[in-house]
Amino acid sequence: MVEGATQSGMRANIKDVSSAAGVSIKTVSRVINNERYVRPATRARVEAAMAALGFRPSAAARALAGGRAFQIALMCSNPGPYYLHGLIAGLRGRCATERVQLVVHAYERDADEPGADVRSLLRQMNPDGVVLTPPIADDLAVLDALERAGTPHVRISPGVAADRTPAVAIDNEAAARDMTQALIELGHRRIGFVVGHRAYGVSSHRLAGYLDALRAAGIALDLDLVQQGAFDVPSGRAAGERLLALAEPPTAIFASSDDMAAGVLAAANRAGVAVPGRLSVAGFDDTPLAEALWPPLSTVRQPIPELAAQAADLLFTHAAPGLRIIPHRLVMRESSAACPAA
Amino acid sequence: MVEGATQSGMRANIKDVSSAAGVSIKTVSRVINNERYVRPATRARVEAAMAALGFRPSAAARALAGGRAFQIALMCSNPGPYYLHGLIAGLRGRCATERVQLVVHAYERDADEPGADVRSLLRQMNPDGVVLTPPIADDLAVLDALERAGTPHVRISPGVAADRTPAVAIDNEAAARDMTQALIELGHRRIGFVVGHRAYGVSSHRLAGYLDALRAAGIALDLDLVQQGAFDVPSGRAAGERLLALAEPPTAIFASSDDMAAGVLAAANRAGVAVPGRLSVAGFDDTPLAEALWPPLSTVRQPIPELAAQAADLLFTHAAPGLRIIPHRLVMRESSAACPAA
DNA sequence: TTGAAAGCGTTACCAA
DNA sequence: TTGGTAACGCTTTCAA
Repeated sequence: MVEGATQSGMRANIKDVSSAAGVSIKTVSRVINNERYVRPATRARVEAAMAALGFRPSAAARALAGGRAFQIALMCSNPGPYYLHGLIAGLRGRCATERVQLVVHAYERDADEPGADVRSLLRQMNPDGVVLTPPIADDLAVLDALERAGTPHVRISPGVAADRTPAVAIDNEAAARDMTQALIELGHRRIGFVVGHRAYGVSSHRLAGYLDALRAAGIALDLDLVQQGAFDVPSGRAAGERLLALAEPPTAIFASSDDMAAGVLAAANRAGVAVPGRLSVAGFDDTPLAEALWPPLSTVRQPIPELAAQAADLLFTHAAPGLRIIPHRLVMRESSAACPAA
Repeated sequence: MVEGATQSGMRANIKDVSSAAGVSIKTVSRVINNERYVRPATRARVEAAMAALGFRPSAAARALAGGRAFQIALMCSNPGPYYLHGLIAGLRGRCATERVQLVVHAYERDADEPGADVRSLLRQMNPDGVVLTPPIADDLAVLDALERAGTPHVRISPGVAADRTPAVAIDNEAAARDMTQALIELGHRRIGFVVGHRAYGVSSHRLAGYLDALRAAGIALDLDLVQQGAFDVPSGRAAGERLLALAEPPTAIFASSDDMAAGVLAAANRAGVAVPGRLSVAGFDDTPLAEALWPPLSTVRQPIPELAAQAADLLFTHAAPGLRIIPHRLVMRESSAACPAA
């Protein structure tokens, strides 16, 4: 029994299958990869042998020989729960049909040079595709490396050079403008704004939309009403506390992410400010939070799973560069409908 | 220039490095793997060559030759946002220090045989370790396969055979008992319970804790108060609606996950039932929801990131089988403190 | 439609 | 402390 390892313990390999089926290993390979030019009868015989031996081709060997990793990488940094979940949910369907695994690489956003870490990973694993989220989506060195390596890549919510690669996003500026305008139409004049993390392009896009809507409505800008956040609950809470402590506090606060909006609600709760009643709160993102919260939160709905699914599609179809805009929509709720200032 | 590919485009390989450094490839391999028996001077020379060439060892080749994949797999099914996020957050630190990537495999819980999918993946990628979450954590066929392959694996919240592998969990039964008892001490007598997804062992553990506390308090069991859920918001909402529609509705509802609790809140909101006031709501899990929700939700705090971090530790230290209990704690809030029935 | 043999880029065994 | 050289399990090129 020098032959293969048809016995119990060891994994069967392609050679075991080939001898069991009485064909060459190349033919087995053809069956594995669903190539043409295999007689149905031969194919059936090979498949039977594979099943009998419980054979699964080694991903490592295929990767080495074939140059395909059978994996794509999702690069993200400190993602919030709903964001991360939405991304993975949006990607997994396509990954399954393409028979590719998903490697989630959470790089350290505040590292010296986050791009270096990501580039290093890319050279080692040489993935079949990469999905980039902010802020690494805007790292030119990473994009260069990907291009040189010929690795397909897609960016979600790019902040710069949107035409350089395939990309998907909502129109963040328009979305923030819409929400701000909706709050204004409800009668609000003093609207606080919580800015997202500095490293993200979308943060300034959203701020721009807010400023734009104020300007259009002829409302003078009060910079005290604009507070820095970092896309997470604690920073939103801190920003909310600063806003509520103002001599003339806002009647509405628009936090440019739902996590920050949740923080604002917590701050209001803590300060004994009634929501709704004395304060309206609006957020930004696609989370069940808005659904679950009571009082409800108005929110800009950004369908992350759809963005991710579209990104997967662009990746596997080797789509042309260019930004695809996914529609957003406003979800206005009672908290804003009952304007404290009105 | 037959030699290697020191030129621009192509990736440098171990051979390029060895000739650049004037050593054998085996020595380069030693440096890569941080083995002993390399003179510091030699090591330095090799490292310089690697840096100059921008060399990164191919993960595929290392995997094939070395039998290590440099990846671990996280197996989970339809995880909620906070759960998924907590798992990944808890695992990533250790993955980074161990220089291992994380493959997230979301299998289909309701597939014909979810275990088959998972087993197939395992044979193909042959990971260095596997973290299993319910319900696949209780799939004996998967555990057998893992054992045969000699792949280290850790289970989170196992439902059966807890001593068979290294595992981590909170004491779900005790936790549910504690929460139920706390509600009883607040004066509640009619306490609704929303059961988790059927396929999860923890669902029955939590139900057992609830029943236990009722029995200890001498409260007769009313099965109308026990409603099936599925660990998500919609099912919680539906269960909440059924409970609130009872002729004699409960004064408190303990949903055995926070997502379901959020659904209960939504149901109460919809039905015009004041929380707190006419209803207290308690949940189960570690989410900022409890923090953000207003009215606040009492909750059993299950620190998922800590469970995951502990799991990673067990994985990489090849720990002995056995269940490690992580302490839970109750977070009681106003909604329960103000007992409607009192 | 099938097969033989040459890689792919490492690690591992055994010598030196 | 170092270096040959055979695996590792597959894909691919070229013949047949």
